[in-house]
Amino acid sequence: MKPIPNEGFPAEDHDHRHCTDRALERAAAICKRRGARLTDLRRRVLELVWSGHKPLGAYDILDTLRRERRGAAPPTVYRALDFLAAQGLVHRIESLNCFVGCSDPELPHSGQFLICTSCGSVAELNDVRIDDAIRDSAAEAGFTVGRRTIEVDGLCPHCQEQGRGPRGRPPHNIAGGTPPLSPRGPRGRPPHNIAGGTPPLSPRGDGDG
Amino acid sequence: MKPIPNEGFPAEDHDHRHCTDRALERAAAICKRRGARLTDLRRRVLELVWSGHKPLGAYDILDTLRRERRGAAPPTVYRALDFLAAQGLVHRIESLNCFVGCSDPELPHSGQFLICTSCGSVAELNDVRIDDAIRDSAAEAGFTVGRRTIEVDGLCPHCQEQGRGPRGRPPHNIAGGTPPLSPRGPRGRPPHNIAGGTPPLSPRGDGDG
DNA sequence: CTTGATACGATATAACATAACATAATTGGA
DNA sequence: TCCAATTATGTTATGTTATATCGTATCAAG
Ligand SMILES: [Zn+2]
Ligand SMILES: [Zn+2]
Ligand SMILES: [Zn+2]
Ligand SMILES: [Zn+2]
Repeated sequence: MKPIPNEGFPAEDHDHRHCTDRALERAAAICKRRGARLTDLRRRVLELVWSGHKPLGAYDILDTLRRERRGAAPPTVYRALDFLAAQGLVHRIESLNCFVGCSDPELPHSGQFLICTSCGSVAELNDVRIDDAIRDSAAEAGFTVGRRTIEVDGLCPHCQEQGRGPRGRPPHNIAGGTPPLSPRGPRGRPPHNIAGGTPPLSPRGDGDG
Repeated sequence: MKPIPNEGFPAEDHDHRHCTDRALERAAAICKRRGARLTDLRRRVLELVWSGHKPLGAYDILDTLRRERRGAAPPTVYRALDFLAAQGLVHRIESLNCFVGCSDPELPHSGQFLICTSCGSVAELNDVRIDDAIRDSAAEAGFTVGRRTIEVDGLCPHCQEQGRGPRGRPPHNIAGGTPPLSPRGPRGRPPHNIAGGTPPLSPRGDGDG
């Protein structure tokens, strides 16, 4: 029972109140230190974002908020999320149009996310090796790197154990053509080539799906 | 004057008709080989997506299409884009809600994109080192990788030369807190730590902004 | 020419996000 | 304490992106 899943997926039976409580405490400390105003509304929105490890849409938050405050409207939520994101307390998941709590808000960073397509839970990585690979590759194209959007779909450990497959499509599932990454291919393949020449809808990589 | 910018940003004065022509030829060949029907509509949408190296929104495409066909409507465009993406001929850029032509449609792959925040142009990387880093990092969390969304904001070589800064915000620019990647930090930093403890809105990395 | 499958037309609505301006709460100083 | 500036929130309206549904047309095969 890991209380604070800073990296990786939390155990299914973990005590999630610890996650929420700690997130709120850290947020309060961070805002106080910076002179930023963590108002009741913003605090409540952060708490809702932290109601699980699955990302929440702005309108999901709004639905709850409407039951608690008269006059809650889309700007209410978006402004709060704006503040929280500016403080590094939440991240937006672009591929889902959703928001998750940041697992390490003390450090400024773009997020790197693992998104389980079976249970919907999300883990944050922030692995410097990924940033390094991106920076190096971008540098070869003469590109100076700013914000990174790194969102990886797949299966979390729990869902793999239970042999669960993907449940429901991601939004705007325009695109069938992406093969999964194989566990480890032989080094020295030509750059750019990821898998064989199989047609897009086949789930086959070069050894594992 | 590189005719086919398979990787990196094309020269500003390149003959873009070559890009478009080649994309359409390859698309025709691919679809023919697969028995997929590249209809006039789909071909035209692909051509519009390839009207530049900047991503195009579905409703941008629709605007043009409406002038050419009676009865064009959102589903017209989305269905065509759906088909093109399933065939690997276009990619969706999640962080922009836009679409770009794929620079290498013969190979199934998730895209990796460099997005210039100054001129708006996009280059596709597909660097196996990035996929490797992601797979390795994900494996440590017990995660099996499927589709990757890799979108990197920054400045392309042309805009760096001209000292242009970012022009306009990306959509839903919720988030101020992402520091740029420095050109190369010392190896051996603790995992997860990307930059110092500076507050989110500061543009400072550890050596370069 | 029929049949089954695929593609497209047409209408409606869902889902996500922001603009603009009014009012309220907070803060810091007179 | 009171005022003025600033920041936060309320309120209404609208913009933008994406999908559902159902009918019609086109196509390929037998
Ligand atoms: Zn938890
Ligand atoms: Zn984070
Ligand atoms: Zn071109
Ligand atoms: Zn591509």
